[in-house]
Amino acid sequence: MPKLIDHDRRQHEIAEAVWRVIQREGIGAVSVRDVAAEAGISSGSLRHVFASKAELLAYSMRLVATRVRERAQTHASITDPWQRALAVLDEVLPLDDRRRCEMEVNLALVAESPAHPLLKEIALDAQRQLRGACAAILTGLAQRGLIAPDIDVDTEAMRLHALVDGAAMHVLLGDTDTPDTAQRMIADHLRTLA
Amino acid sequence: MPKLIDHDRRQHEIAEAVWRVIQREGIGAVSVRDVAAEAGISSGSLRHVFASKAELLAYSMRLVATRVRERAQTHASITDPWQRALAVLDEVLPLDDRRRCEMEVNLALVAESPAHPLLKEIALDAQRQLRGACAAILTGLAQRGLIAPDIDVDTEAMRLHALVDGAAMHVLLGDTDTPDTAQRMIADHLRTLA
DNA sequence: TACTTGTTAGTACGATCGTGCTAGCAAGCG
DNA sequence: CGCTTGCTAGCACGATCGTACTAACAAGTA
Repeated sequence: MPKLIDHDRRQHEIAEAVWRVIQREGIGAVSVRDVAAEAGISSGSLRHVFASKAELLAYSMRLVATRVRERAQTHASITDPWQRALAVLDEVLPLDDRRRCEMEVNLALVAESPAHPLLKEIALDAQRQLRGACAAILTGLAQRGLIAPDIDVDTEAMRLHALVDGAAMHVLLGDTDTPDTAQRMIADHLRTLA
Repeated sequence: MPKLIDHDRRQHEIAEAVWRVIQREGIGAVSVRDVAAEAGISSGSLRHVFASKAELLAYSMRLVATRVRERAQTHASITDPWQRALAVLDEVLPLDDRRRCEMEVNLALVAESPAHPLLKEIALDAQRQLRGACAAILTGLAQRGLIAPDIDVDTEAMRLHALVDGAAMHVLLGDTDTPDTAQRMIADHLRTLA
């Protein structure tokens, strides 16, 4: 048997190297060589883990969604419905370096997705999941009477979803919007539904 | 004198070729050669119009903002404040092929902007302008009493802005959100401010 | 200790990249 | 007409791209 290697861990390390290269040089400048160098391995080794660049990018994109989903699930134990809702939504806002990196990578790969059908499918999946999460949050709050119980959940989920993604993008780019103001805006929005 | 050429027109034609290449192949695959071929000229000729790829991308991005701004200004003559507000906001939603193309190109170049300081500056400019337009719309509606006059314009402009950009992105990617539903959502949102 | 086997590093290849450069073409002036 | 001048086309260059391939290596088995 050869050297024992945790394959999953290796995939994660390489994907995170992709993230850093995207952040530093932009999606257009991502090359297999750069990623391998960033991960500290040779491009030949990288190729044994990801057979093609398309696979590499797809996995990197999926890992973003996975990480966000995992963190969101850890908040399921929060008992206060308001706190739980806000905690979940905060996971898709660029409130710290880690989340900012995830959002930048996601945006870059979304922008590249028109060309790659695989990326498009992954982006669509993530979009549907976040939409579902928004709807679930609103349903939960409405059932507990914390927001108006007669709202149209689908309509309001669409609005909340657009608000969250728009705010995230503006924080990424902007000099006017900050993590704090975005976070507050989402909370205020939910309160206006009460 | 050589052949008489409308320099501005040539720049526009090339920039629109950039748009088409971005739409078709993604920002990562944009090359000077492809753009020249798409525009029907040689890469040497392109180089006399745009000295570098960075200039080419920057001009293409600025042209998106210019086109949107020009169309928005044509709506200044609409007398009904509601109709005027919605008409302006509709210009940044991907409601038809032309606007969809502009939004896709803008998103792609925004995603590439971390790498290129010039693109970042242009993206920031566009963001500030749209924010200003949102604030102006809200101020106008509030002064006429069409929405609650005691709203915090800055806060609501931030929310409207995030909503518009988020909805635009979801229509671009999504299979759930359509141009119609996005348009209706924006209109409904303004009405909830009344 | 030999063998097997999955992993690694490094190289090679054809294609394509951004960009510089040069010869030639087309149009107005003297 | 011939000259000037600005635009055009196309090639050349070095660099870098994605990918394929091969030899060396490391670790567990018999």
